Amino acid sequence: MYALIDGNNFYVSCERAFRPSLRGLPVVVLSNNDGCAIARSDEAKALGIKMGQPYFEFRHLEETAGLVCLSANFELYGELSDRMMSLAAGLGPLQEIYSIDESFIGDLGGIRDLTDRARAIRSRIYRWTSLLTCVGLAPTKTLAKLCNHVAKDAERKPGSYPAEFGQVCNWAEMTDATRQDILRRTSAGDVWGVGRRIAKQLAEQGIMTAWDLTRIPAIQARNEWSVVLERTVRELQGMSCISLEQAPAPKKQIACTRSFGHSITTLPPLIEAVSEFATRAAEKLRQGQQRAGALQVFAHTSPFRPGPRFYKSATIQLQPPSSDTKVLVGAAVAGLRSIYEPGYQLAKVGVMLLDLGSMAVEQGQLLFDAPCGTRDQSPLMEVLDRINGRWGKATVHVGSTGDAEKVVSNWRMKQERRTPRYTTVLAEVPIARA
DNA sequence: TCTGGGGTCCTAGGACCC
DNA sequence: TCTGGGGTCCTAGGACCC
Repeated sequence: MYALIDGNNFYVSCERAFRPSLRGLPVVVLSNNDGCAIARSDEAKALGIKMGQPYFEFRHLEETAGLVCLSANFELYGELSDRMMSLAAGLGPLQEIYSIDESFIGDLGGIRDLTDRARAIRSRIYRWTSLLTCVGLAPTKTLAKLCNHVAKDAERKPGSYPAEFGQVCNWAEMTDATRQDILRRTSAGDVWGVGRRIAKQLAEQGIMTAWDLTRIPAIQARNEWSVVLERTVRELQGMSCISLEQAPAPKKQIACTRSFGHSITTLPPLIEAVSEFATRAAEKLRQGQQRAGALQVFAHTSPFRPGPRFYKSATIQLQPPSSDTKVLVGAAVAGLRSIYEPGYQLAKVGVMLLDLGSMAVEQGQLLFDAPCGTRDQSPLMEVLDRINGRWGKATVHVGSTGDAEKVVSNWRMKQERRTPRYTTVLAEVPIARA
């Protein structure tokens, strides 16, 4: 048996935990640059605001409907998530943290009064964090997700599902007739693993509900769609195909990307952005004790606006693999210079680290294989991580251009935006090396 | 005027090899 | 000029998730 414990309208709930006056009001949390909605309270959903909808399309509701729009505060959400996860872990022996607001609990087979326990955990989470959650219990992860969906809708959309399944929904306690009823009430597109495209293709063949989906032979699901859909079908039929992942798998890639508030046409601000992203990606890399074998940098124009399109990327091999901020920033800037062309209204740039390998293995190899002088300067990076961990992001950072004047002007631009306690240029990056 | 960010997995097709 | 079959590896793109 699996449980899926999931926070309701998570980011909004986090904001409300610290500002109880927001309860009962329509609230939306906005993405970076206040671009679009990434979380909505039930009241905001009732106003018709869609997930991912651009802010400018519903901003008028602030005046006409008392809508409250907040800029995202991911640090706050991360901390509340940690607390919620450690409380959720009390439900059973194994936990997989699936996303910032969801965790699967596994190996629940031997636990008596599971539904009652789930209710108790729910109320404990609420008492200690002010976060509302719903729990789905079932023999497969896909069914646990489905039961979680039922638990949410039964409560907030009266009539959608039987009210008894509100908040906590346990598949094991249902009769076959009830299970069939639940599956028939659930549209195929609401099943975990079925997105918009596949849902449309299924509908063209008359497969509209989760129940219809369970009726497809698994082989047909594989032949006409993919092994992914086959797995989903089997899981809906009660056969567990997706196992619990307790230890997070080592990352395969790390990305840092951002849209600009206003489009950019010149090189210097792009260099600054890309340097910042490479720096942050490098920090994530070192946190996971990894090195990157390649770095990709991209820049593109907005897909929503007319005008000439630009969508280019460059991949730079890192030989030897590295987790050194100076090396990664150098590679990112060199890559950016190689693709940059003036005359485009660029909306977004990003840095991705690829071919990640574990530090331990790499170091083992390096000890024997690497010529002298090719090892990371990890002591320097360690100091940098510690200082920034203690005093805040980018207290000390790497200068990103070879031109000292530009370093100074970048520094001045930063000064205007915020006041760092110390800013130290650790090194100028020799671009040629990257 | 204004449209998120960060991931994973699968598949098809091309290049290359024997 | 004509011409096989099978395998691997890599990459780009599509689809999905939150």
